[in-house]
Amino acid sequence: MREKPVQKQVFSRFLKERGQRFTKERSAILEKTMSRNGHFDPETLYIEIRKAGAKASRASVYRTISLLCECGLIEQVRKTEHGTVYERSFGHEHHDHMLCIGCGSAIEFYSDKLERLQEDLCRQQGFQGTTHTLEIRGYCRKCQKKKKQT
Amino acid sequence: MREKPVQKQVFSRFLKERGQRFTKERSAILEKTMSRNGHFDPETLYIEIRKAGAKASRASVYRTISLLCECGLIEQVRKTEHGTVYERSFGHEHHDHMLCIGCGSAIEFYSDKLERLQEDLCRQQGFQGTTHTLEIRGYCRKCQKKKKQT
DNA sequence: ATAAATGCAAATCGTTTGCAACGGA
DNA sequence: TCCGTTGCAAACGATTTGCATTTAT
Repeated sequence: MREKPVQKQVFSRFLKERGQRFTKERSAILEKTMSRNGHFDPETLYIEIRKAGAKASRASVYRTISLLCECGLIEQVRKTEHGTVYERSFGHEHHDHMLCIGCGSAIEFYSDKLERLQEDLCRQQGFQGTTHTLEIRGYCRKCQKKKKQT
Repeated sequence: MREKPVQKQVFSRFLKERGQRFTKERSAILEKTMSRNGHFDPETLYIEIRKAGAKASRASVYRTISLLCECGLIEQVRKTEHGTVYERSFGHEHHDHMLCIGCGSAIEFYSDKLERLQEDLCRQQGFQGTTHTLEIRGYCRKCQKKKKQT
């Protein structure tokens, strides 16, 4: 089963349109970015790229992340004390997060009810909502068990 | 109508318990913090304090903000590219935010329906939620009008 | 008197940028 | 060849910290 180079096409097309180049560094960064399913931050990505033997400087990682955001392949999730967290964007599906305080893992979820409720709330306040972020913090199943054992 | 020194009592009691001191710098910072109704960041607070003629260094502002968070008088709202945003905490009332992209103003709101829906969603995922943050971005009434005029 | 708090300036940390060398088109 | 891109190191902005001095208790 060969890897699908959809994102590569998207990215290189995006670059070409702006008269920019699809270099091997950008390719390597894109690849690592897309191979991750969860969330990531620039530093971690950089380290993984180095481990994988590819060459790309921190500067290029940061610069490429900006580009990937602009072309919509990844999105900024939030800023933490350790840096900015990004995630691969899956089409146009919006989703929210449950974030485990214990192990840092993230559960993605989507609720139509939630979306509609928010529209109602905006209407009530005369606010024209365009996007939102909901983050629920707490304990995932695993970490709940760990707590009980203690 | 005299100012109510409730927070001063809370803070000085908190400090005393930990063998720490209620200095004039801390008092000045607390006061400015509590006089603000909306959101604020350390730098803005620092500048306002200086304007008001009180003396307190940036370092003290940061150190005091930490203390105020620990004792629960203020809370961290979010991190932005320009710094961390805090807000005075009003008792234990939880609320969420609508944030205007146009003018930066924030609307606070609370919805019981929303709280209950989140509990449901957590239950569905086997997640034990403890806190959450919901931020809806868009345009406030004023900025909607401005957009139309253009 | 004593230990804690202050202000300053230097240090950190994540991120950005200027610039000379490099490399796709 | 002609620009865009790279890596490096220096520059940045927000926040923290070491230290000598000041101050609350």
